[in-house]
Amino acid sequence: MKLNTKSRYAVMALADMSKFSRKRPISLRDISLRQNISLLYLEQIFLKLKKNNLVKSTRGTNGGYVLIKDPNEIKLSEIFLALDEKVKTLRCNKESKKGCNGKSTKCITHNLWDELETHINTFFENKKLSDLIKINQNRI
Amino acid sequence: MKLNTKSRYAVMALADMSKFSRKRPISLRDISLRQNISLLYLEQIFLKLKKNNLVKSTRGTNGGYVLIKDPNEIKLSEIFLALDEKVKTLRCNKESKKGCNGKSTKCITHNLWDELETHINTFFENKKLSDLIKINQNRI
DNA sequence: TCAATACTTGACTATTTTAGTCGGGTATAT
DNA sequence: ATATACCCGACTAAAATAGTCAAGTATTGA
Repeated sequence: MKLNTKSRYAVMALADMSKFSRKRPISLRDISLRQNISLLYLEQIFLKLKKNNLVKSTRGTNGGYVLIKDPNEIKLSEIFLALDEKVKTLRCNKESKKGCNGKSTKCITHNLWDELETHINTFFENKKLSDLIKINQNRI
Repeated sequence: MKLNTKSRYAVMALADMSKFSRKRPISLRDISLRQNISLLYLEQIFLKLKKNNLVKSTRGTNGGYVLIKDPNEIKLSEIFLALDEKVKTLRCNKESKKGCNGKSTKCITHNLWDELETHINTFFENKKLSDLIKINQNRI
């Protein structure tokens, strides 16, 4: 199981914004330099964050992005949702009536993987952006 | 985050063995048919399970595999370990002295991902093969 | 006004990972 | 003998990942 870079960077970038926010917009260039993430890649990520109302943008000189909500209002699950990052442990389609093994009944491991999915999603539900600033005052 | 099929099938196959064990070896062919998993793929998986002392084999007619330990002694974490399936949430090498962002300090999200890794691994540590048989008496 | 800054968008691509298959074994029971 | 079933390394098509590239548009400040 691996976390993809897109969601990892998204959280990183938003954490950076929480930490360095001084009311005015933060440019992706600054985040890129501080967090060592490709600027072009950040652009792609922020378009999604914008579409999902996590940030808003201003163009032009001194432009950039600002968080729409307070860091203690932003759950990690929201960020992951914005990037289409889903926890997938089941072979079958969760919604589907058919079983994971193509049979009519659900497979022997179905409940287990379902439980694992919930376990992980609960973690993301309970973590807020503000949580990782508090314990990281000394980090960039 | 996605669970790969190899580990998913491994757990499925071992659960199948737990359920259908009647003292004598179980052939991969039977597991393949019951669980709807490619036989050739199962062979690959069982080589690893064997190397890691989770199962032992007997060749020839009426041959197959048997579990070495009792299902309530087998943790999911052992199965995953056998297949080299690791939970990877960090960008950086966990062992490395260097930070995730190439800098000397650890990145702002380091603790978070580390915590997530632990969270998931704890799940695998606490689940045993026997756990998924109990709740699935009615499933194949 | 005009150049520089910074966001916007879709398309493209190299690399890696995944999810297997294939071919040719060896050991054992009947 | 022969069929069964494990053994093992090499191979591969397809998908996912981790980005880059090109060509914009909007805004500000000199």
